[in-house]
Amino acid sequence: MAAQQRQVTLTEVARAAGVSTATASRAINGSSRRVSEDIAARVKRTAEELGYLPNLSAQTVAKGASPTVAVLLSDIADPYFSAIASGIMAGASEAALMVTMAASERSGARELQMLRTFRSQHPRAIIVAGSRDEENTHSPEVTAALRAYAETGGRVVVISQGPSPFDLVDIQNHDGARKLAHALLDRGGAHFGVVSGRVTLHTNADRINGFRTGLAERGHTLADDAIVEAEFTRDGGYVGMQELLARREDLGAPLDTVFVTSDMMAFGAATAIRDHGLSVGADISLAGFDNVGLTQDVTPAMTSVEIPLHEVGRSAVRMALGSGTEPAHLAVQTHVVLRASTPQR
Amino acid sequence: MAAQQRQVTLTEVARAAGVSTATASRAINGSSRRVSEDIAARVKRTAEELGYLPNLSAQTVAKGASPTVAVLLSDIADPYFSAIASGIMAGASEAALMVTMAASERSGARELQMLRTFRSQHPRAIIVAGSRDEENTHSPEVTAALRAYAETGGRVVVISQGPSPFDLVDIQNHDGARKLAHALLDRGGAHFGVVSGRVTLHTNADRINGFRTGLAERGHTLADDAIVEAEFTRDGGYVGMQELLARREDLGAPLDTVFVTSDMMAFGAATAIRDHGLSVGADISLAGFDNVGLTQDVTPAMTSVEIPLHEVGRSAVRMALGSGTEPAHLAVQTHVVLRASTPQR
DNA sequence: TTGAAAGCGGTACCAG
DNA sequence: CTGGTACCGCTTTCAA
Repeated sequence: MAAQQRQVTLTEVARAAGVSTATASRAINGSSRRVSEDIAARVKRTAEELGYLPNLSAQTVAKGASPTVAVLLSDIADPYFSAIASGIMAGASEAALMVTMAASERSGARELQMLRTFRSQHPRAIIVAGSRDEENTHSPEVTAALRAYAETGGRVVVISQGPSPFDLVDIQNHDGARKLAHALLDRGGAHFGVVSGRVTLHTNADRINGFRTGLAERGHTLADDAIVEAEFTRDGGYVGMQELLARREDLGAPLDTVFVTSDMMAFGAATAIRDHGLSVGADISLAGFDNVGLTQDVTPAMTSVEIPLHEVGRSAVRMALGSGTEPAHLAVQTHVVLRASTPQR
Repeated sequence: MAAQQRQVTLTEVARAAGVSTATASRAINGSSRRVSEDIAARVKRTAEELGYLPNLSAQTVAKGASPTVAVLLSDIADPYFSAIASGIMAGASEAALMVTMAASERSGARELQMLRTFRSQHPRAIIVAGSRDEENTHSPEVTAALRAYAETGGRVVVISQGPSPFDLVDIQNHDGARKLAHALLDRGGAHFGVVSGRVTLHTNADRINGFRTGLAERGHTLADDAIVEAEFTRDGGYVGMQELLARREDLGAPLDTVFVTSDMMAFGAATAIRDHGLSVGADISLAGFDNVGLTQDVTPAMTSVEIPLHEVGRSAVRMALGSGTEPAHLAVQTHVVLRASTPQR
């Protein structure tokens, strides 16, 4: 094994090029570039030859901030978050920023812990995308940590959180669900049901309310007992749909169209419908939300509401870099994608 | 907006607690903990009161290495990678490490660029998970960069790359495909086809060869013209399957079972089969690889080969922390999961 | 334009 | 066990 070689430092480059470290610094990472062409060239060349690589930590400690954006989300394995993460990484790459990422796994304690670690890093911005799954807008502790960070000059961008004291990328869940209701009515839906993740989550509440609003605008109503709450997971969707079907049968109430508040849940729900001996589409129209990639590959293809998740991520980074003194606010529009799971009836 | 407050520093804590920075450092981030109970407690308390947060960059520059693992993958939006990433983040969290992540988007130039950035960070380890999609094991430049990093004391862990001069988490693609062939033969498959991503990719080559080996072990063969190459994406699967179906029909050759070398492609392939007027399962048995979560939610549920991706990620981190001087090597077993897309025939 | 030198926030060796 | 201090690698006044 090769001897533990040390990294080449700026000082070494400077000496090799016969200039001061100050000049070398200006030549290589030049801010107020005031170095003569030839010297700059020479320094860069020697840096290249020696294989010099700037020490980011040293730069950070000297400058006070790291060329980094920190991302907190609840679960990167969830396609919803991985799509956002993908956009964030793209945006960061465009802005020559690094990305530090951590998953809270839906644990508040962990979330707080990661936030502390993030703060220790002095990133340019902290992007929080995990809150769709959290009970509260933010726990007071989290808000406090975020605020403390903001007060030391950091930028906080929150994705999908309704009103926020921080920069906000606001996904139009309410409006999307509202438009979905209209579309489903247009397709002949008459007896609606909803399977939702916990309604204490803003996202779910917004989607349900939007859906209800959309129905109401056309003179339809959504019975309270036609809304089933379950876990915000694929399995939750399965269980929730079972429950909904059972309830409707017990009441002898008709049911032809079900809105499930997320695609992941909807996939589970579709399976539940089949296991119940019914057909998705023919018997029960089924629509999800998020328009995850596979909505078009399941059978029947699933109607959903598209959120431009990748763009959401990129926008978040751009906001993080914005210079506005006021917290910015960006409304991200959603739109309905009709597919075979909600045929004309 | 609150005035730009500065972060509390160790020096301030030390002064407030009436001790030297040396002692404060030992008390708070104690390495060779040799501080009296009471003083340590006092220091910690004042740190708490002042809201002190260590400056990670300063620690890094002083110590020479950052408590970080850097992850390079090709596309976090791909469930394959996001599952690995999830495991990595879990492993990192367990080891109190941060995670820096970047996506190469399958661009060699970008990959090299991100590697440079990673090296600038002095992370404890670099984990490369993107290579399944790269043409070569590694481009010489990438290997050189990795080697240079390793020579400065860094640890490199490669996921799924066949022989490697670095630590390796070796996913048993060949063996998995081989076992899949056996399973499909047991289900009565007789006329096989394969839709694959580019065979210049190790992963695809291994899977095809494994499949062929499995068939051969039972006296079956796989015709060369029964293998179609396409893009390693969902759409590639669609196109590839179209091509395969067309070819077989042109030749008047029978086809009852198709192995697609990834689930993503298989989802596209399933749609192609349907668009061709055939039924997945009844007419054509279809199997994928990776056992992505949704394999069980599509209809019919898709037979696949499971890779314990989350564990792969965690293992990668553990290897990264390993102290062995020799490059370590971990074989990760895969196993067949039979579902409705490959019924008994 | 270039160089000297004072930090940036911590760590760790060396005395005491 | 504690404090003094050199130093980690780089940036940035301040002079020259």
